Amino acid sequence: MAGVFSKVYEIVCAIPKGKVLTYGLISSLLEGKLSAQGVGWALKALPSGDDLGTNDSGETVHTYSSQSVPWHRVINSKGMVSTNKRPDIQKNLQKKLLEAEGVVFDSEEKIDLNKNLWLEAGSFFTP
DNA sequence: TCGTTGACTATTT
DNA sequence: GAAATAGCCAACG
Repeated sequence: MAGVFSKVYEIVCAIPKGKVLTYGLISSLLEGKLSAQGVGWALKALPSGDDLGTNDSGETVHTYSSQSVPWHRVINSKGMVSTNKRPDIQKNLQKKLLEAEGVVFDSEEKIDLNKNLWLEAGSFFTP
């Protein structure tokens, strides 16, 4: 199992409602364990959503999915949703989910990082 | 095993 | 300021 991936999911799951994190920030929280590109990979590797439960060995495992992981709260450094380059994902979905949590988009569909960035992430994940 | 690719970022033109 | 370049790391063929 990809431990670093689970770490990414752990962080993403801990993002409070109405807050967002950037790939680079998550990479910083991992302290070199994974690069920003690796964070993107971790989110890309998320199952569609119904892959919860057990593995082949029959043991219950924490399988993260797009339902249990708020992937929509992860954006790039420019404050824009990164689903533009992924046609298989509806970009309106991410915007809709974020707006439902109180995240404000500007006219260019960008997020105000100064207001919505999760600033407490560093202190929360630093032992 | 090697080479390519990507939901990225930071630096340089 | 926008566009190209380099560094990054895990998955896939």
